[in-house]
Amino acid sequence: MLKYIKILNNLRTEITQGVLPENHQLPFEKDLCEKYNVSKMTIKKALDILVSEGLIVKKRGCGSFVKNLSPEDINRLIIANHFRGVSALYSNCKVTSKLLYFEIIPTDEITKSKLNLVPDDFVYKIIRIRYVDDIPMCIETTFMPIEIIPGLKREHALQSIYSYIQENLNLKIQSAHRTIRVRKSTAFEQEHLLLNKHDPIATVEQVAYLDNSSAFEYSVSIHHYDRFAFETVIIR
Amino acid sequence: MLKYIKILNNLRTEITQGVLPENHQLPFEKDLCEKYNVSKMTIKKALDILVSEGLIVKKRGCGSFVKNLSPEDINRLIIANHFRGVSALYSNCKVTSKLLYFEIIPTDEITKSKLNLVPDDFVYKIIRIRYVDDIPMCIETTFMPIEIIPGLKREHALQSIYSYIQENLNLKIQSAHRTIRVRKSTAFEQEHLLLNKHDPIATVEQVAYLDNSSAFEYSVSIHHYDRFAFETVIIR
DNA sequence: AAGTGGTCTAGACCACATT
DNA sequence: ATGTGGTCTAGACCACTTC
Repeated sequence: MLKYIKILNNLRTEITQGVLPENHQLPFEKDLCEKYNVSKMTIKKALDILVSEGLIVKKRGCGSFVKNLSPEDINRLIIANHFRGVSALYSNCKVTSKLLYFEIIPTDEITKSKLNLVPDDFVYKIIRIRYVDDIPMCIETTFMPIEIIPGLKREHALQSIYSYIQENLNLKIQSAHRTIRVRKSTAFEQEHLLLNKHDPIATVEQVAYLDNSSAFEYSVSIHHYDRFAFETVIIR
Repeated sequence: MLKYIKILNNLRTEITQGVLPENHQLPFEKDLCEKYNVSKMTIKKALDILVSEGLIVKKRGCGSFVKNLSPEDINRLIIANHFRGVSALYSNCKVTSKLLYFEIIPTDEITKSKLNLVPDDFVYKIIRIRYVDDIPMCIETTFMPIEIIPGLKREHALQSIYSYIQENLNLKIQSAHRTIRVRKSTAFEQEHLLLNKHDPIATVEQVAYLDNSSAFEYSVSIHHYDRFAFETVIIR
């Protein structure tokens, strides 16, 4: 276990469990160095991650302080700071999928540009409705190049595609770019997400990357408006 | 100018201007150390920021690579990586405001908990419609504690409150927590944002912090659905 | 085996805030 | 004047990838 990860986890636990209460000043970096018997840069790295997670603020000349946040705020922040598929995100709940479509097709213009493909490249096109505890959460349309993700079958789409990528193919997911938008629902969406006519939806367009910089997924998720909230922390 | 900022800006310019084209491998950190005559940690800091901005990927044992992104993608990422008020975000456009409400009121329950106030604390309540090039973009309802932001006047609300905070009060804005949601529009919102009946809206709830860890702003923005998109990069 | 980026150190010096 | 966190260094050692 890396030192800065261990220190980070320790401090995060102290914050979430209230050992370091709201507005409480953290020990000075110098003192944390002594406590953990590490150098200043290692402490700084751990604290900087807590800053990026939105849990603390640092102020030169004064010290570091825990932000005033409710337990719910803290919980939402910790979820927001992790990139996971639906299955992992709701790991405490029953996640199921209805597979509406699973085909291998030639890439179209949009997918080609999002995934940096050439004409005649083939992609999986998968449409799934994702349920959490039997409640429909979203309709996911996913495109993946068959060259990067070989051997994908219907059974994986019914479970977790991300598990297949990470555990069977042993690939590493690095990052994702997301764009969130809003619009009116279509009749198709109303039917599958149990929406009323005129209800709105949120769309999340995502391009996800492996650690070798190749884009392996372009997806669009249509979310039920009442079951969607997106959290983020922005640092200046 | 800090060394890592200078190197960061240099490399970002090379990426956006295509000097380092798509899929191109960046020089090795060792070589960048020589080129800029700095130590390894300084180069690493600059590159790590580019990773967090979503522009490059690093792979141990191989090197660092520019992501395959269109110029539009890159532009959106750079905007997404900055926290700014509406005025600064659309600095190339004409930003105006219609002031619907400007009062000092006792804090209510929600505002009190978001801003960590005590009962009987007073806050500004400001409701504005923000126009970009005369098109209504959003309705902003803003609460700020009078103790932290003294002397705010109607004239500031008609211009940029963030400018007043930074330039007149000389306070430093550190971060913001945002929650994005979706719902149907109300008659009030339809009127002011030029929406049709049944049109949806996006809400952005924000708590913003100064660098001394105090929450100075709680705001809710109601965005026209067609003129709203939110970009983000998520790193594993 | 060689080379990459990742972690960690011990210490110098700086910018900022409080006293 | 003192003490905080921020930057930067030169170098050691490690984990991973490629050859």
